[in-house]
Amino acid sequence: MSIHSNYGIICSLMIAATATARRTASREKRRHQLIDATMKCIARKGMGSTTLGDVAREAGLSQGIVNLHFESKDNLLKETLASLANEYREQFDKTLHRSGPRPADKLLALLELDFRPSICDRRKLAVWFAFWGEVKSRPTYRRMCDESDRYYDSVIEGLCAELIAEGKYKNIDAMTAADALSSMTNGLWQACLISPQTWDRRKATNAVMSYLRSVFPRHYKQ
Amino acid sequence: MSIHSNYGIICSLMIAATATARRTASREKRRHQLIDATMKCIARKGMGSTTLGDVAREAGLSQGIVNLHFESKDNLLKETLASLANEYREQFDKTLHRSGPRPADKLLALLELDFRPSICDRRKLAVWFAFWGEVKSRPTYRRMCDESDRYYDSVIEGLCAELIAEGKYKNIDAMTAADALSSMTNGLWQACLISPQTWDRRKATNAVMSYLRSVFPRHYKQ
DNA sequence: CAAAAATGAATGAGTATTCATTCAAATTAT
DNA sequence: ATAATTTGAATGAATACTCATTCATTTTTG
Repeated sequence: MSIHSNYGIICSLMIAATATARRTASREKRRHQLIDATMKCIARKGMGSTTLGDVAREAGLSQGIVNLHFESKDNLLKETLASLANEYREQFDKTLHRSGPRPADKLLALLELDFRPSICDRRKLAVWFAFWGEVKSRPTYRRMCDESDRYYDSVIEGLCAELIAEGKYKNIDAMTAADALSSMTNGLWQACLISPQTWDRRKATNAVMSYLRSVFPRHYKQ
Repeated sequence: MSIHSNYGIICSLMIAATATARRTASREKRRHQLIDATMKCIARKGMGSTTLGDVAREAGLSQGIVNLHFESKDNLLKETLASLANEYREQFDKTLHRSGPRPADKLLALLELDFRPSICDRRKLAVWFAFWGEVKSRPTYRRMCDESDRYYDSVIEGLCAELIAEGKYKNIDAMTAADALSSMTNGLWQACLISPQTWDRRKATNAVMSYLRSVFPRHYKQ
């Protein structure tokens, strides 16, 4: 995303400035460009009907370009999922480390992150769901998603455990609370994807907050 | 493959069932059979790689059979989603009307329904997610899912409203509670699909119950 | 110039759809 | 009842088309 908009800007600047647009880009740039095009195509046409021709056209490049940089369509898709997952993880970790210092603030920041425009965006959600829809038949996708999920769950669970200790909450254990929060996020993304007229980021945030308030009332007031 | 092996299979099924071997079945029976085969194929191979040949083979019938009964692959998929949605709705309505009489019992029954084996089954979840994964690019799928969701949400919200009135709960409104519950269910299905080793139906039910207990403590004890 | 990057036409495997034909079952006639 | 006729479900080979992949050629870079 940022990479791509930057790329576009840089390109136009170069064209304007030097009148010699680079026709060849570094390997990493091209790969990002192609992955970005792939996501756009998946969001617009669906994973099953996205062809390598579509991706190349979306990227403004030629037919054979994907095989040149990714060897196969299968590989392109795997790398696309990896890129999507990486991007989320970077934001997650950045949020985790920059927020705080209290666990209540960290937890809140992480949950709010999930409904920030850069993440809770229908185009991007469509891509996530496209991959989740293939999870049963593609063990690799499942493994990749599972691995990330476990990491996030463990962080959330740790934060919940701290809140429970701090607030001396009874009747709730950290794992259950973390499970509920993580699954609520996923379910709310689904709602944003399927019912955009009924759901928006604010409403989704509300639903999560209501859970936080009722389970950790001493940390999240009102 | 040949007429004879198909004939043999169908014969034995029919003989067992009706004692009258038939090579031809009623239109509705065949359609159901084909939809069932479609779901099996989607769960096993994914939506994108499921071919009409796969479906026909899975059903033990011949190549052209799907177009004969459904005109097109597109139509077969739409009808498959419709069938899946219908099946859920029937169970939902049955549960709604048979449980009770108190709203707390009805709500609990509806939430437990979502994690009963017949519904929270990885094969079936895979099919749901396959369709959700195409929602952005297929307006029809989106509309179908959206329509159902609204109905379920409205029922759940009604029940929450009754609980809130009965229990004089403050700090929670029916819509927020219903939103949280519905989205949690969807998120938990995702967890069951992606992390079957970590998640099972019992754990998922737990997560939902924890929310119920913390939001409606006077109705769901302990 | 050599190496790397990119092109885009050609290939061929695969697949949705069509349709002439077969055949079991139901209907009608004898 | 038996035979003749009609029906329409089912088949599966043939068709037309799409698309991933390859590669000879061209363009760009250093």
